[in-house]
Amino acid sequence: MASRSDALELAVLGLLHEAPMHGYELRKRLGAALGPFRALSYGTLYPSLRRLSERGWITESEQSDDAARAASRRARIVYELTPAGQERFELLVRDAGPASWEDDSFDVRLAFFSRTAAEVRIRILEGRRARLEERLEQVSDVLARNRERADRYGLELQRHGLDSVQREVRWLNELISAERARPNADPPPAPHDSEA
Amino acid sequence: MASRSDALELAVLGLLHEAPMHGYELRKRLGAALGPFRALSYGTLYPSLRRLSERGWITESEQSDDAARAASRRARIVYELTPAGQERFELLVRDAGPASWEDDSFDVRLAFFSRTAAEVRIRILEGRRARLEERLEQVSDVLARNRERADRYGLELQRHGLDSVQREVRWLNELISAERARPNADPPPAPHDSEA
DNA sequence: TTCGTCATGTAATGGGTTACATGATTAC
DNA sequence: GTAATCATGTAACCCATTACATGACGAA
Repeated sequence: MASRSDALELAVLGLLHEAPMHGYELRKRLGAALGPFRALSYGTLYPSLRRLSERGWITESEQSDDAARAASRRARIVYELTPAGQERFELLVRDAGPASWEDDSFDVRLAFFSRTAAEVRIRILEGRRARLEERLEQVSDVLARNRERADRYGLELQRHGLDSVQREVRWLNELISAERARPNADPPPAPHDSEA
Repeated sequence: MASRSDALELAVLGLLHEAPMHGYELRKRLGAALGPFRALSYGTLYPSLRRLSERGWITESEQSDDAARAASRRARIVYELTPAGQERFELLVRDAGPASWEDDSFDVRLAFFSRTAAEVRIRILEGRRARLEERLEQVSDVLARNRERADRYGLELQRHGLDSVQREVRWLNELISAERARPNADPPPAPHDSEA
């Protein structure tokens, strides 16, 4: 349903799947992965972490043992994936439903493609491509109907929009070809050090 | 502040500046101008029209006179710009503040460039370009720092993002050159038929 | 007669942004 | 000493999406 918050959930779970982390760093990594613009605020991140914790997918533990404290600046809250959280992540990453190729989630899904099964990768890429081609069709319809009405700037705007979508389609084609070229490359879950 | 709703306000005022309209058509025109995807819902549009009406910028009048009713399907509510609303639109369209070149508003501003003064047009285009160049810098920073960590898909994602931004910068360069080439072309307000 | 489009709304829900509040540590 | 960065949160406000509710008209 709420695909924007689903995407955030996946992103957080995915990053914690690599290593335990505290909130501040989580936010930086999120920014680095999805583009530094579109940074989410703490007002979004912390409540979201709280929710994940309530559902039992992550644990919050105050980093207070000596070794850590010696090197650290301040008591930080380290979030760690629980086994249930790992399962949840693997469930999310296995899904290739329509939501996965919408604007809100596609980037995040791609960012975790290394942890995604090969067939799922292809289905998502193809779903995304189909979605964009649908868009292309709609835009040309509108363009055809508005030919007289539109002014110079409106046309320019739509031309550029069309162009961007076409380029994304071509980019997807390349990614899909690359996937097909090596249908193997289905890496193991790569669990982090502390098992259990 | 709320740049997304500011953009909606400008768009509605701008369309009504061309001709009085009812809600349903307003929505279609909005979709046609800004891309058929990103259509806004009635749950957004109607409350927004209500707000504009409360502030005295538009009037709602039930289309119920005979001539209209004969041709029409059902009593529709036609929204019309008030003189205060015209002033408001002209005020908004004169503004070239930082908000005008953010993602949320830039498209809408461009869509009404025909009603925008030539200097304002150039300032907005240049502001937008500067904004994107800032982005470019941030992305390359991140890219430089993540060179080892990133996997194939993350890199691909960022490459494509970078590429899109660079293309938009080039597109803006063309628009700016075109503006400079004919610094005249500052059309009159073009008021609609009924001169209140 | 049934489906698609025209047409107008309301209510609930969710959640994102912004501003606020606090304070430690590091680099200049 | 002071500015920037590290670090964690809360509260209020706004508003967008979604689902719901209703109904007329035109075409197949």
